This record gives sequence, structure tokens and C-alpha cells, in this order.
Amino acid sequence: MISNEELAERLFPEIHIGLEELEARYPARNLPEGAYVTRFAPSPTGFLHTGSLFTSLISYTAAKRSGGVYFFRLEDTDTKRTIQGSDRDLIEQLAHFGIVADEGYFPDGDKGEYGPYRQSARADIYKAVIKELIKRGRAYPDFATPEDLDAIRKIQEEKKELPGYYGVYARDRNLSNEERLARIEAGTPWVIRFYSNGDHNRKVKFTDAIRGEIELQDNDTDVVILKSDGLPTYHFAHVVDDHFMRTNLITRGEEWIPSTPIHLDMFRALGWKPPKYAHIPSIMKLENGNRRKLSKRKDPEAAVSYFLEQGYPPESLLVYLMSIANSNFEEWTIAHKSFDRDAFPFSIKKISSEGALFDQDKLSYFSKEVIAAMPLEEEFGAVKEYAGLFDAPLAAKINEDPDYIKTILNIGKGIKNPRKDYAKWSDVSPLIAFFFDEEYEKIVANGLPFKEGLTPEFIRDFLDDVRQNMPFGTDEATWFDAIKTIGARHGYAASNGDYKRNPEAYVGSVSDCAEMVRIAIVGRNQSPNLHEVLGIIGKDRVLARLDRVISLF
RNA sequence: GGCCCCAUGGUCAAUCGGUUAAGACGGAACCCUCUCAAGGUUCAAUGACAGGUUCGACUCCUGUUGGGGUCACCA
Repeated sequence: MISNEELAERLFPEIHIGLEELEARYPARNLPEGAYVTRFAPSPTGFLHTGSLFTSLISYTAAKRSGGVYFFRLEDTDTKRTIQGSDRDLIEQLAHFGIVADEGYFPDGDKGEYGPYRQSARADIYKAVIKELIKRGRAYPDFATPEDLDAIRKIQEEKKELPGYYGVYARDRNLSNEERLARIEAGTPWVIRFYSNGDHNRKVKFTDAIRGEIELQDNDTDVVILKSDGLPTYHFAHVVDDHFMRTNLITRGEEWIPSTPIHLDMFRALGWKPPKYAHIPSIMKLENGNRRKLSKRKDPEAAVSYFLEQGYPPESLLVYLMSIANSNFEEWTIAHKSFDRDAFPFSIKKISSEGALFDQDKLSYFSKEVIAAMPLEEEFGAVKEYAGLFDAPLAAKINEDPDYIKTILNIGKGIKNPRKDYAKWSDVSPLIAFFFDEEYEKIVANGLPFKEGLTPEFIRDFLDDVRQNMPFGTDEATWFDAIKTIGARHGYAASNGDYKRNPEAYVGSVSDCAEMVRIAIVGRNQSPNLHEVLGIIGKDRVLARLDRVISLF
């Protein structure tokens, strides 16, 4: 008769550490009452997903706001799907958003007392716990092949029973230890399964920090906890790691709700206190009238890198995501005229339990606000960084004459109602193109949008007059009066009142008159304040542009 | 299919049994205005359905419907 003790010893002879030593090695954290210990625990299988940024923002904020700890753990147990270097990408991208862990896995080494923070480096810890579980008869080696499992599922489908490896269907759970050892020694591949003594006819309850009480069928499945490659499955790693890392608030996607009973079952078996759970809703997208999760394959906005390439300031995305997480944040920003997330009273309870549709318009709105509120130097720095990465022509312009760019970016900035021209840095290039002579020349070559019905003679005479008589270096009122006077000579109304009273008497309104000048100077019928634009371009280049346009007629 | 989660305007949503059912984005109109970006004012637009409980239900309960998720040696 082989005892469980002996089985455990034969299975894991190299493991000498016990649960008490682990408890001692990872003592309870010394934190104030109510402080959350949270974590972000991605697998290194790709780039940062927008939903992951959302979850990590919540984890980070919950920890920070409560005086707790936020750490980063790398869940690299799925060796098949691991993508080289994505661990570094994940951490760098997060850092770009200001989400830097207090402790955890970093590419150049662990930081913190509760590591290792990379699951592949924690094999001994998992095995130590499993060894203990085997001794207690709560885990066992299992020899079912994928084919065996398929066969079981088929039978269950036919009998319309719950699928899964449980109860009588858990074929190997009651094998004798002699049989187990014999098979192992014969070289039969094995995994370790948890021995559940739950009952799916019973319910388990737990309190979700977002949704409140959730009641689910108890777990009775003997889930795999150690794969044949010697690494743990998520279920087991979550229980062990978050116990020993002393995580007290698990933030994870709502897709984990159905497997929570498994985790609770294991916490129970181990005699550990389960953490609090906050199941975060997924960010959705509308497709054919139905909602679905943002998909990395189908939706460019599912990858955080997309927003960076578009040139959204990280802060804009963060502000938007925060407004989804706590919808009162938006009103708070308006009431406090501030986007300072650190000052906002964040609440986990206020997170909506329904997944929000990703709203591009709202992101743009927030981003315009964020950019408009940005000090010039900061905005310039961000534009420069963006251009260096994604817009070489703009980068060249910035290099050539940084002050000129600053002057342009400064238009309508720092006043009570600042201009809100840019939602993202990629908006900058097209909007400021006309300030550059090469670009201006291209615009002219493509044809100027003068109103139809104006004769070439008229345009030429008008612009010639402007060229001769438009003042430079005056204040705006003086300049505009001069424009009106010039316009009047060519049949434009000198005031909008005049024009409104008697439109047939004029070539056009004051607006039409200003439009003529605007088109000639900037090549388009829209621009920021013309007087300001003229001042930035400067007298010489303005006159040259007028000459250029006059030469066309 | 079983189990679970979710359900207020196009979108994000407030309301913790009693309101003319907030606010924001987006939309429309008007004002301001040299155009645009803004800004100001105004408007349109919401409780999925059916039963209960209650003096009273958007709010609590049940069911229906719809949407989402989950049932792996992936997380």
C-alpha cells in the first residue's frame, strides 16, 4: 500500500520546500487598512490590447488611490503562444502611459520581495503546493489522453450531461497509488489534476467588487493544474501566485466569472483566504448591429499602438478610458477644469458592469480638450516626438525652424477659449501645411478655390489692390478696416449690415472679401484668424504669394 | 445546449420606491464671427416586453426576449 505521502515524494523528489516555509518567505504585506494590492498579469503573446490598458489602468489606479501596491507579473506558462520580446513591449507601452509597476517583472530583472514575478521561474513554488495537495489527497496524476477526453465528452453529449472531467467521468481520480506509479514508471505521460469535492448541484456565492453578489454552480471539475510540460495552468497559477504575492484585489476580464468557482474551490482546499474579485467589463465594438469584444485581428483600435501611431497623446486615451471606468469622471473634469486623474476620487464600485462601446468621437473630444489645455512647450515636445517617429517631413520642418512651428502651434493657445484644432498629432501636418512655401506652392498648383463667377480681371485687380494697400504691422482693427476699404473699391459691402440689407447691390459681403484674401494667402477658404496668420507668414512672403496668385490671372 | 453576466436616448450614463427621468459626446437650429476650430443659447432623442410586490416601480421579485461570456494540458 503506497501512501499519498510516498506518491508525492516519488513524483516530486526534488521539492523540499513546504507550505509553511513559503508562508514565511512571503509574509503578509504591511499596508494601511483598505489598501489594495493589485496586479496586471498578461501573457507575453502579443502587443498591448486596448482592453488590457483599460484593466491595468483600473488596477493601477485602485492600488495607488488606496495607498497600496500595483505589481506586474508575467504569465508565460503558455510556451507555444509566447512571442519573443512582447514582454518588453508590454512593459514599455504601459510605461508610455505612465503605468509603471511598484514591483514585479522587468526585462532587466525583478524588483520586489514577492517574486519571482515570472511564472516560468516559479515552477518550484507550484510544485511545492502540488506536492502538499497530493499528500492531502487533493491532487493526483492523470493519464487521460486528448482522445480519452474526447470520448468522455461524446458520451456526456449523448446523455445530455454536463461536459467535463468530474465525478464518475474523472476516470483516473480513484486509481490506486500503485497503479499510478506503475504507469508513470512505464513512461505514460501524465498531468496533475486537482481533486475537487465540490458538487455542481450546489451553488457558490462570492461578492464581486463591481457587480455585487454573484451566484454560480459550484465547481466539481478536476481541472488540470500542472501541464505535462511541468508548468501550471492559469487556474492554479492564479491561486498560488496571488496568494503568495498577497494580492487582495483581482482585477481581470469578465470572461473569468464562470471559472471563479474553480479558483474558490482551490482556495478552499488549500485553506487560504480568497481575494476580492473585480471582473472588468470588456470594451466592445458594434458590428452588424451586434456588440462584440474589440478584436485584435479585426479592429485596429484594439491595439494600443494604433492610437500612438495616430498621434493621440497617451493622456487623451487615459482620460477617455477613465471616463468609461468611472462615468462621473467626465463631469468631474468639467467641474474642476482639470484632467488630473490623481485628484479624481476613483471608485471601483462605480465601474459599470456593462461593456462600453468604443466611442471614437468621445476620444476625439477628450483629446482636443487635453491638447488645448497643454502648455505650448509640452505640445511642441509631443509633436516633435510624434513627427520623429511617424512624420518625417514634419520632423524636418521642426528641425529647420523650431520657433516657427512653435509660433504656429501657439495660435489661439493660452486664452480663455483656446482653439481646438487637433485631436491627434497626425492632424497637425495637414492643418499647418500652408505656412510652408513648398506646401503652399502645391496647393496653388492644385487650383485655388475662388468663388465661381469671378472674372480673372476682377480677381487680378482685387489682389493687386490688396498687394499695394494692405497694411502690415498694424493692429487687427486697423488692418481689417483697410481690407474693408479695399473691398469697397471693388464692390464688396463695407459692413455685413449693408450687405444684409441689400445683397444685390454688392459683389459680396465682408466675409466674401476676406475670403478672397484668405484664399490668395493660404490657398484655402479656411484658416485661423487671418490677421494672425499674415503676421506669422510675414510681409515679404505674403507679398510674394500675392504676386504668385496675381500671375495666374 | 447548460450555467453565468448584462439591459435607461445613436454613444457614455445619473437616479440608491415618490424627479418636469440629470449631465456629457454625437446630431439639428440659432447667435457670435473675416472663414475654420472654438464659445454661447435652444431643440430633438431614453426606462426591451409581460406579470407581480407596493398607496406609488426606471428602481424590488419572477418570467420572456435580446445581447455578451463560458464550458481546453490558452490565458
